Amino acid sequence: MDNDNPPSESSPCLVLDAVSPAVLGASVMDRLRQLATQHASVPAGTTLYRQGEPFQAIYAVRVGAVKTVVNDAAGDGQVLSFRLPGEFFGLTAIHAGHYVNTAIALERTAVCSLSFPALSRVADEHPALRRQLMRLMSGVILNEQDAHAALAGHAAPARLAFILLALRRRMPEPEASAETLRLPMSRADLGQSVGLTPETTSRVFGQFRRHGLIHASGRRVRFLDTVRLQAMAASISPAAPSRQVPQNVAGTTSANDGGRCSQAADGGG
Amino acid sequence: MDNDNPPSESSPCLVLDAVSPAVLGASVMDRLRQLATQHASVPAGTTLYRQGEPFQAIYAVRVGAVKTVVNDAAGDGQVLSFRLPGEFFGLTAIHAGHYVNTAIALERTAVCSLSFPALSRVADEHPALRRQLMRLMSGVILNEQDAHAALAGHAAPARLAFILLALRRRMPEPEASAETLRLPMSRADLGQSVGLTPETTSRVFGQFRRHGLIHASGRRVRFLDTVRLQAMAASISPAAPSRQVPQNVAGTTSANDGGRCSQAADGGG
DNA sequence: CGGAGGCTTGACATATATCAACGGTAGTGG
DNA sequence: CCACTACCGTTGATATATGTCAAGCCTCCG
Repeated sequence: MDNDNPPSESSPCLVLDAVSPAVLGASVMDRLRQLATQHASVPAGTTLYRQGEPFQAIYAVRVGAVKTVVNDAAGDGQVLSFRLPGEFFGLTAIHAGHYVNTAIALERTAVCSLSFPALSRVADEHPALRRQLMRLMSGVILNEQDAHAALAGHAAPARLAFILLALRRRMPEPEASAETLRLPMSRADLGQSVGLTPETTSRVFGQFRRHGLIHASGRRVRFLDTVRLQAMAASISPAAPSRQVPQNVAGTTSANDGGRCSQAADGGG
Repeated sequence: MDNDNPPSESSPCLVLDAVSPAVLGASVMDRLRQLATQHASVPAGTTLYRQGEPFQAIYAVRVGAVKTVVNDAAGDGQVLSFRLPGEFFGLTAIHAGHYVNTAIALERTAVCSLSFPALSRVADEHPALRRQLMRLMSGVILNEQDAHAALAGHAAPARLAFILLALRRRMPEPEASAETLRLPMSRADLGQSVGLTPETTSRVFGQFRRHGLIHASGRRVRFLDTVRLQAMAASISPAAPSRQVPQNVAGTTSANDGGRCSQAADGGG
């Protein structure tokens, strides 16, 4: 593993700092550093692991972004999720014993891997690390659950609002702030992750623009009216309590241009 | 109240047997039995825990069935997932510290609860239990991922086929067999879990009937052409070693790798 | 026997996918 | 540095699937 250009790596695996600031002791951190393998940064499109390969390590994003996809029966890939700096992926392989999806870098990306057997041994000795791992996995389930709710219960605008807000929340600075977000993925990938075609995705972007919710040019997004966006995405229980914003459904949208902009049809019945 | 006929409760918490047949030693099993609280069976509609309540225990279904729902901003509930006998729920609360969805019994149901602090203590002493728990959680993520793929990438018939096959696979006998399945939930709930209205759900059922895929009367389903159903649901790609998975759409994935067996799952806790 | 809710079906509205074309942008190579 | 080429994003016209509204029947339960 050659070293390309370490951005700001105080720790061997930036991720570990995020996961366990002071929760884990110094000794645990040392052990983790030892078993963490830093991989050289790879260009966009690189496959990190492939569906079906034997499981041996879990991964974390250091810089860049990764998408996980499953190979549809047809051969098309269905985008499942995105992993941003500080987030783990490959966890589903724990159960299956092999990777059940394929991880692909969306841009120039550096990841680190943690040998799972080795990690388990360290965890055997450190209760705090165990707890951390369980919390981690629980959090992944939580995210998936939110996505499920967004997908199952809502129309295109709500879905897009959801994924945009989720990405902004999860993306670290400086790629994201309260007002802006730089998307690491194409419109096609973004939309497909929430079950939309590229065309629909683009059209909804246009809607958002016209309604003054965002200003988007290319992969640069500026949030102009977060409150209304959140109202559209509503239903999603944010994993972050601090982020929780009252359901102030400012939904008094101008019901005009064929647009149902505020709360869309709820699957309801 | 507890006049429920014990199906085969050799263990206080049937679930534990399923989770850990021989993997865990007898001593661990004893510890688990001690900390498991068996709850009396409750009628349909009973709320097991509510979104927002403080987290203290994870649950498992002994008999009956449970749905997890999130309260939409509007107040409507969005059905997230179903829990069948032997499956756990409430796991998402580990991360959040409080329950992030509400669990409701779909029919007369008996559950048991495991105090999470107590469980953690036992796990601290038994590596095998720890592994089992991680596998469990990984399996939950896996199930959610499958659901995500089904929801995001496919039309109504595929979604319904997916959920029907998933339920048949996960439902223990005698409620399910290779050919039959007794659904514990209404059409409305079934459909909503995969983002469909009751009307659409009903129509697709009709389609399936007309095409000779199933015979459904009320909540009783008989599978007449599992192969074609699997073909429709395809999206759930069984992990194949090579990337060239796509066989034919006829779902000849057959018995071996056709489905992921994740034993106990929770999507939403 | 009566009422309530669940299921089904029909007619209609509309959101979204599909097909198609075009313009912009960025990366590539001259 | 410029031109070229892909790809990405956008937009339009059209088809289709699914949600919505509405009504009726059946089943289960009281």
